[in-house]
Amino acid sequence: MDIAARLLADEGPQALSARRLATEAGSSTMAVYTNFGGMSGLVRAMVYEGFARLQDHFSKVAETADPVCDMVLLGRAYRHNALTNPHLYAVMFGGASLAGFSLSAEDRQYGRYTLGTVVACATRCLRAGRFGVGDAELIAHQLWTAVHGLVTLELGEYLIEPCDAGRVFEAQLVALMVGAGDTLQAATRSVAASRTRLDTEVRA
Amino acid sequence: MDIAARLLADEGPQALSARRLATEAGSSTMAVYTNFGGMSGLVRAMVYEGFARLQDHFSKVAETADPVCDMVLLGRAYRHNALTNPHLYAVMFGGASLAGFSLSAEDRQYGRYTLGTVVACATRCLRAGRFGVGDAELIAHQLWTAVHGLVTLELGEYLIEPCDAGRVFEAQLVALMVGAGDTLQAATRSVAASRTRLDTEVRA
DNA sequence: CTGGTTGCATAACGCTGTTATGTCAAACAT
DNA sequence: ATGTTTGACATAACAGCGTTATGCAACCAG
Repeated sequence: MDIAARLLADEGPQALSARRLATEAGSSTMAVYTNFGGMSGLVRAMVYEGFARLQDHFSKVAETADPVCDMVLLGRAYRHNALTNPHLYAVMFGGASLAGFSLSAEDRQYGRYTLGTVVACATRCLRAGRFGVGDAELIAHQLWTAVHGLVTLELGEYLIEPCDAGRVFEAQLVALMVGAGDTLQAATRSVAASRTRLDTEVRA
Repeated sequence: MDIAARLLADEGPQALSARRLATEAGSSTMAVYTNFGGMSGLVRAMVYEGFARLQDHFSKVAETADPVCDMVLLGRAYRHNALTNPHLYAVMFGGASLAGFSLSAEDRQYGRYTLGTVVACATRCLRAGRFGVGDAELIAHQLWTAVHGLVTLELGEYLIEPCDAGRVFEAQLVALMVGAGDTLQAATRSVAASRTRLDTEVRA
């Protein structure tokens, strides 16, 4: 698993082959089959590892008196996790289809479990009156899809000057909070406040 | 090209192999190299075809007196195009990495060219006073990344009940317009009005 | 000590993209 | 009209991929 993670992180998805893994581990390709039941099983294990790392990032975000600031920080943590493990993120969401392998329905369900943190935060935003009336789970999905899209295009190097990923991301954070019901002033303040928290809380 | 497009659409990315293509075309694999310089060239040609189809969808959206309604319709057209050509869309944005092939920087630039339609519409929304002060190109990028993320997760079957893709999409359209500066009432009206236009203008 | 089970090395099969070689036909020049 | 040259394509091979059948060797139970 460690070797597979290192190969994926250092050299990308195409380096994650049974033969390469066997050579690197000093064994034969059969080890992959006895331990993971094939490459699909190994990739599945990697994906689970990826969601665990995402959950780790989320768990670093504290609950403060400003739930919108917390929510924005969750978004920043999401992007930070993706940029820290770009190849792993690509595998998690099909950005790299390794040998036609695709996740099962329950694997996808497992991934969506990490959304629970976002749903909880959305609930707090609603209760604080910062978001307009709405479904916390629906709002969480809207934020997720939006940030996921930005991160995906950023990793694919589609976002370049003058609309680089960082600029679009900052503007999007404000727009998403306003779209959820917050005022422009309050959202701008919370987004700004979350900027420093990324270093102190998440990156720490 | 026609055979490649049909193979990709009917059987997905893994069916798009040089040998399969040669068998289907009644020739040898060398034809791929003389005509496209390899599989990379063929995939590149497919991607260009994909962006052309996206542009076709965009061109069907008329400019009306309600620019926000037009903008929402562009979003619907974008999603409609992706759902009509799911495998092609996956290849366009790296959702299916065929043999480690990746687009060049200028290929990505070509893809971004289709954003011009969205930028123009954003400019009209700004001039009409429906969007708050802002950069039309930046707004276009925000809308693009958001809709792209939703479509990507929808094609990956990550969006299931009760937050299915359709429901998240409708809510997101309103939120994005509000996030860009429109009022909730006006945005809701324009989103509702665009719903019927999808059938009459885009699907036609 | 013996019998069974488990883990992995070896080798092979079918698949992939790619390429060197050869052949043949079309196009061009004289 | 004829000789030449260029180009496209078929054939076959190479390296790599995931996967699997076979066999050996180590461990564990009785």
